[in-house]
This record gives sequence, structure tokens and C-alpha cells, in this order.
Amino acid sequence: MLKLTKKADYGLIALKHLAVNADAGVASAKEIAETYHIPLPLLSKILQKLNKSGFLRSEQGNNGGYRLARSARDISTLDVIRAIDGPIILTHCFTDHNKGCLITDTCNVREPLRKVHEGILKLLGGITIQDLASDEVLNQVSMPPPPPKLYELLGGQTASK
Amino acid sequence: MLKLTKKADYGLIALKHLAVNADAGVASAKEIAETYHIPLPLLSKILQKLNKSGFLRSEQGNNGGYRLARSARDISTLDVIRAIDGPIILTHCFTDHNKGCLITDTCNVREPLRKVHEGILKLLGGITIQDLASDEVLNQVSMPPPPPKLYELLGGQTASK
DNA sequence: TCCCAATGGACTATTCTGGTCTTATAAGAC
DNA sequence: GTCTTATAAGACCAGAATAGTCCATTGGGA
Repeated sequence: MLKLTKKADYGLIALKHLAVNADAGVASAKEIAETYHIPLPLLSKILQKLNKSGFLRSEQGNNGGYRLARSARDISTLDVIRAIDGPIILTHCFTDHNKGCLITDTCNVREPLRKVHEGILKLLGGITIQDLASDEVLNQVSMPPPPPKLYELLGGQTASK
Repeated sequence: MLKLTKKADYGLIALKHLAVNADAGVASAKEIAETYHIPLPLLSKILQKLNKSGFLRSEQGNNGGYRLARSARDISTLDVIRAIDGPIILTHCFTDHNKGCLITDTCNVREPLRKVHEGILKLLGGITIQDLASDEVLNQVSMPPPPPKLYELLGGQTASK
């Protein structure tokens, strides 16, 4: 179905919130949960994961909460999604290489899909929390009239070979 | 987890097979299933779906099987994935617009993610079964040294605004 | 008529997702 | 010191989706 999990959604929402309200100091999980109507215990889980992954710093105790551990510019959406949902796998062959995939030897779409996979990674990797926080950056991007070339989409110039 | 389902994988494999062996006439589900070690009844289901979606033509009876209903160049991976897995939804807001999504009003990542979503659709929509069948097209694309700009990734020129 | 192919539906096992509950720990406020 | 509020961490659960099976039917060649 190729969709993000809600957890990833929530994580991005929380990170953007923290990026936008960075000067307000820490923000508690409760505060974020209430703002966006996210179940608190679930959000807590997600923030803990982001904390352990090094994207957040937590402060316990009264008036505690979370703040970004690094600049929003240094956190890509790909990082976040991977931290929360685990690795992104377009096709199953890529999980545990060859192991368990009976098709591997005969699989005829493996390599082509790997390119698509890399394209998506690049897409997500190129967007930071900072980009989410300052919408204008993204709003410039709209549907271009001509259907774009495959090469452009995948980010590969005609260069290399 | 942002991955394709196995069904979509199988569908793409089958379509590529049919594209490559187009001159061999029809190919039966059994033949394809054995070639790629895919469970036959499952593959049958998938091929039936692709048939009803108009990508394949089926021939029943002895020596029956499937063949592409249109040129491999006119079938994009996006078409296939949508036919098999249903619509691609990056984030949940996009499913039934606003309905059921409590976050909608306060959601701060909705629009940015929509752009990402469109980027992925464009990526998949730009790759045809023909591209899969002739690997060279895709093999040209490799990791470019400089991290690509967001605008390029999303296919939007600096044009519009 | 027999075989082989697609067609269609019901059914099942397993996994993932989204979410809750409970307990422990850390730290500031009084 | 204890109360309150916060994170931390674990088990746990219901529902949905995925992957796959099974079975009966239809349709067409040989």
C-alpha cells in the first residue's frame, strides 16, 4: 500500500512542532499530544524512540519535555521515518539480502526496483524538518506541466556514464 | 513501513515477464509462477486483477494464458501498483479527505507531505514496464555525487513562482 | 469428452499497526 | 521529604492488512 505509518506521521508532526517552537524551550509529550490530538502514550513511545535515535534530547522531571538535539536542518524526513518505522523497503528482496527470498535468482525486477527505491530515499532524504517548518520552501513546488523525464526524477544527470 | 506488497512485486514480475516474452504468445499463470517460484493461486489472483484492470488479456482453455493488453510502454509501475494494492497513500489525511482525521485542522505536516507524495507518484508514474524490461534505461541512473536539490527531486523547476 | 486454463469466492494464518495499561525513574516545587 | 509532573520501558491487546490456501465453476482446445 506504500504509505507511511501513523507513527511516522506523528513523529514528523512532533518534530516540526519542536522545530517551530524551538525558542519556547522544551515541549512535553503531553503538550504536543493535546495540540494535535494524538494519544499521549503512543506519542510518548515515538518520542522516546526519537530520543534514543539521537534526534531529541529529553528532560525528565517537573517542567520537563523534549527539545531537538540538533538543528532541524540536519534531520531529514528519511532519518525520522527510518528511526520510527524501521528501514524503508520498497521490495522484499532488500530486507535480508537474498536470505529467505526464493525468487532472488530469478527475480527480474530486483535491480530496476532498486533504482526506484533509491529515488524515494533521495526524495525523502532531501527534505529536512527545517523544510517542513518553513512551508514556503515546499510550496514553490507544484505540478509541472510536462511529465518529467525518468532521469530527472531519479536525480541522475546524464553525466556519469 | 513504506514498502510495496509482495502482490505488487509479483505483478510487476509477471508483467515484465510478459513484456520480455511478448513474442512467445500467451504465458500461463502456472508457467510464470514456476519460473519465479510464486505460489500459483496467489499469482492467479493478481493476474486476474490486472486482467480486469485492462493491463492484460486472458485466453481461457487449453494452451490459454495471458498477454499484455497494451504496449509495455503504456503501463507505468504506478498503474500496476494502484491496480493491485489500491491507491497509494503517503499520509492518512489523504484517504478520505478530512473525514475521520481528527488532526486535520491542526496537522502541520499535511501539505509538505502532500508534495512528497506527489513526488513519489511522479517517480513511479514515470517508469513503465518497458523500462523494467530494458534494464539499461535504469542502469544509467546511479547515485550522483552532490545531494540533489529539493526542487529537482520533486520535479518542480524554479519556474512557476 | 477430457484436460487444462482462467475465474471466483470463501477461508485461514500470520504479521503489523495503533493503541492501552502499568510500573519505574527522574527532578523540580512546596 | 513528599507531592507532582515529567520521561522511560515493558507487557499487552484488538483490529486490520497481508500472504496464502482451498474449492468449485466456467470456458475452450484437442
